[in-house]
Amino acid sequence: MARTKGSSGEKTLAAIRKAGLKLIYQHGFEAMSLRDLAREVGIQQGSLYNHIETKQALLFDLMRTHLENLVTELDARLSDESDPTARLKIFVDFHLGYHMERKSEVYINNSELRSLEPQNLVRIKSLRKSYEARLIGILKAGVARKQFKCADVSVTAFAVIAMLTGVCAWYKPKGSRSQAELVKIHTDLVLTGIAA
Amino acid sequence: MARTKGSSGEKTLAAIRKAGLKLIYQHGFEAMSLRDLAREVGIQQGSLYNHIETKQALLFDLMRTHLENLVTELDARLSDESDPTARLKIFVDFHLGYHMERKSEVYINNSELRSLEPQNLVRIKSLRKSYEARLIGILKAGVARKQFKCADVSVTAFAVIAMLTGVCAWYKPKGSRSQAELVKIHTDLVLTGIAA
Amino acid sequence: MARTKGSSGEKTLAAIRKAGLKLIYQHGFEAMSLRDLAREVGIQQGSLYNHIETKQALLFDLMRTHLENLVTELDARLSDESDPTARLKIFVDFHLGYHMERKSEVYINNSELRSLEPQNLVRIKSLRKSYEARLIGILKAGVARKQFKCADVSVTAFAVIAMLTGVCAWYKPKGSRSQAELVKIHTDLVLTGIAA
Amino acid sequence: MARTKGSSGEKTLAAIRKAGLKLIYQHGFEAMSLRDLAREVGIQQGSLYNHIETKQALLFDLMRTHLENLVTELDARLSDESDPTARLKIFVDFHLGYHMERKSEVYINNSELRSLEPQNLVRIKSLRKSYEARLIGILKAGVARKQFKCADVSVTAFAVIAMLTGVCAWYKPKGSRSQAELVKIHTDLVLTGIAA
DNA sequence: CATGAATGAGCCTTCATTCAT
DNA sequence: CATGAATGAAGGCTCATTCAT
Repeated sequence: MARTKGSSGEKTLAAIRKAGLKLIYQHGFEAMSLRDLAREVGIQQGSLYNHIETKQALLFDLMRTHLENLVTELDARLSDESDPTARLKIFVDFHLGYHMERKSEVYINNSELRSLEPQNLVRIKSLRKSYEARLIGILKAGVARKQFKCADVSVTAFAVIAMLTGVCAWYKPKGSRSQAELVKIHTDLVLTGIAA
Repeated sequence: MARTKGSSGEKTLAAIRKAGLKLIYQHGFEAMSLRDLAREVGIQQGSLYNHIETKQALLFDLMRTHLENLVTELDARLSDESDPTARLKIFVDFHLGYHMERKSEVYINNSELRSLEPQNLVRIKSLRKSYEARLIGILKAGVARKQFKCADVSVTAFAVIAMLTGVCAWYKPKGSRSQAELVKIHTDLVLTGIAA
Repeated sequence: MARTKGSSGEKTLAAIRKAGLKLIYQHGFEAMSLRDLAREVGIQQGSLYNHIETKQALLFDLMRTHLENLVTELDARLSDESDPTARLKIFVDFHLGYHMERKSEVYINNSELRSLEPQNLVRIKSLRKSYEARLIGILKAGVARKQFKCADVSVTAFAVIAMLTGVCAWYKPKGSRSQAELVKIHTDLVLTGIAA
Repeated sequence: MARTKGSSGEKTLAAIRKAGLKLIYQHGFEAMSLRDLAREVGIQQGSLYNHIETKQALLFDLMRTHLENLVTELDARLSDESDPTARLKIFVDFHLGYHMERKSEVYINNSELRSLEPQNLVRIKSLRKSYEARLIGILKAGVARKQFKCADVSVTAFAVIAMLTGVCAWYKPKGSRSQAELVKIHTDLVLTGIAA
């Protein structure tokens, strides 16, 4: 009989991905050694290669998975709404919530682009673009319906994403501001900033 | 070999700092080797140590110098103005202009905090805080005079800085938007976002 | 490359220890490079670290092992005899014989104390002391039974050990004096020197 | 006018020799860096070369000077006495006293033979031999006059020197045994050991 | 004489990766 | 699948020595 689903191999891979996320977040990709990764997982260094192809492939996989999930989830949230202002609120709410709960993934996706090999970089940049395109689309629709006023929708979209993502750099679950408060503050900032 | 004709300590140190800035920006601190750095400067690897104490000390020095200059320059720009709205415009203008012309320094100061040794990290964080304090002060004064409306001046300050600094990640001197246009767009975004 | 055919951890470690003994004896610990050590063993420099923790740990291990064996062997030789004079003869015979056949170990244990890190030094000194304690015990017993006359048993013990160990500095298996002759000469010197 | 005797240059050289003695004693010749030496003397590294030729030349000079003084002083002490037993007492007394006050020199002369370049080693060994020859001569004369009984005068001479020199390894000026006591103990040990 | 900037070889150690077992 | 021993390149840093200033 063949290996069953959820076999030891799959569990090990999941453990490797989890440990990789943690260690890259803590030390950076270059500074994370596979020695450390193997120790964290509780296996020998050589055994890693039964589950990953190379260190670079692990990085790419972590980044790609995060971005794919991000786009998929966003689309699910937006699917029932067509009004630009409502869609923008959903975007801000979703972006903040999703990123605040995934600080490691976000950090890696923002800081380790430089560690990607050229062809992996191309693929990741394309995924990022498709996420940004959602926000640009929302802004364009809002401007068309005279709900928003934007000098340049692309520039504004980048500014908004930078601002929202910036929160993750300092947000702590047990800090003085709750996630809900932060969502409100930033939703206001964005909506006021581009109010028609 | 001894000192080569015309060599001089100060010139060499300046060359090391310049090359360090470039290489850390390109590859990251961990990934920059002193072999590469020496080659870029045109000296032997060991000769670096006539000018820097360690690789870590070089990183710290580059970050510290940038932050100190940043604060000094900002204070000079603000010194003649007391109106909060005018001061905020100066801040946005200065921050964008200064950062766009120093992409390497900015990138390093944002990405390589994790590469700092604990006691160096403390000192850099304190310098960053003193820069942020300028913006927080401006916002507070503006709120007091009912020029601005902010749910939380600290959170707003971080959001503004994140947004403005984000521009540096994609701005290119020869891109489709001039620096002046970007300053205008972002000044509007900020002022509208916190308009009373 | 992976493990080469027929390679085995234990064999490699033994080869490293043997080569280490030889090279430290020839050049001193500081002057022995791990490059040389690896070349002597026939592996890559980095492969050493599959078997030793650090260069320092290798030194400590070589010294500790020698001293532990020394004490164990001596105790075995002395175990059947209780008369002080007979025990002293056994000591001289054993010390000379054991040391003459292990010139490298002896040399290292005497010359490289200064290369030990503080906490390793403490442990080695304690092992040395436990060996010296055997001779001091013999002398004390002999003095108690009026077989020996010693102004100071500790000082005498150190003097005897220094004298005997000194032989190793010049003894050569094929020299003009056989090991047996040297044992006789020194046994006489010692016994006469402390005769009651 | 020319540089006067006791000029700054000579003082610096003396300081270098003194610091060299101290640092080689503390860390060993290989482990002593010229950086450390220069710092100890209070000059720059490069300036050392105005006073010494090379690191090796400094080592050789320190060893040679010590051995030459040793022989000269011993001869002075022995010059008025012709009786072998009295001469042997003088030897033991002188050897212990001179060595106890020059622990650094003694240590270096015994431990750093291996650091000498071949032709320097030859010269140092020859100086050592001429010192040992004094003791061998005394023993031979004593045997001829039936004052001593030695199976082998050379072996005995080495044993005696090893024993006496060994004291320096543990003697401390403020320890529990005074220098005078140690001289007495060892003189007795030697004289009894070879008593006719 | 002293300085300090340079050399080039060398140091111990860690790295990602491979593969016989 | 896991292990552990191996590879070869590279890492940051120190060394004794030289010589223009």
